[in-house]
Amino acid sequence: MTDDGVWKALADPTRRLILDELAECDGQSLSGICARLARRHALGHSRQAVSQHLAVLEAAGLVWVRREGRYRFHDLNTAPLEHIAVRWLRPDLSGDAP
Amino acid sequence: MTDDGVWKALADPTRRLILDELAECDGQSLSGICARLARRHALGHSRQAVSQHLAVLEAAGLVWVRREGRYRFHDLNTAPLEHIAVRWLRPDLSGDAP
DNA sequence: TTGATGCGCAAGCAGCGGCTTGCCTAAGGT
DNA sequence: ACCTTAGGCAAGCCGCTGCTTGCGCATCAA
Repeated sequence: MTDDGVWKALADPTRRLILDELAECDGQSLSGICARLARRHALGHSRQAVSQHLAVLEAAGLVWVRREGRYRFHDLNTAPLEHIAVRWLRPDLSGDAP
Repeated sequence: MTDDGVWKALADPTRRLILDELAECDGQSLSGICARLARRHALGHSRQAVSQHLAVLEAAGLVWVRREGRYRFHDLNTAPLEHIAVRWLRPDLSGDAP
């Protein structure tokens, strides 16, 4: 929604790693992401930590969630990423100034 | 030089506002930025707060500093912004393919 | 010189953010 | 029925961070 949530979500390196994993293999479950982070990045975070990270990413609109049975699959949404960095790349952009 | 500093610098809304001001009017001094933030965005931050924000932006490579006399002019550098968000925009061709 | 301006340094405080722990429910397999 | 797996909720701890305050130094004008 607002850019603030996107920037905050991207501020954490663990969340950026989660986006990396989803970019490489989309539609993973929570425990699947936990396993990948532990195996490929030596991340000793608990399941709750990853779940909270995913909640932040979801609130920012960077991750979409769909439930199937007892699973919770996460899909990457790169739409918010395409307009946030362009904010300063142009000379003058609409935003706050009337 | 690592992306981590750039993401951390961009996580704060005040620092993003500073980048906005520099994008609109480059090469401002510290007190000039303070005045603009106070007048245009109703930011009651002290000079030290803005100075520390500028230090973070400088450490991230987003702002270049040049001293002239007792002034300290700040120039925006958008180079780090052009490659950080593209990290997840490419579907699959990242990897190690030559 | 004196005074004012522009800025740096360092300690200190309050709030937030990331992570854990513990207990809980739901779904699926045997 | 039982047990395991997948995930949710809430409280709590601790480190980081943003901001302030106070003092000190350098530069420019009178």
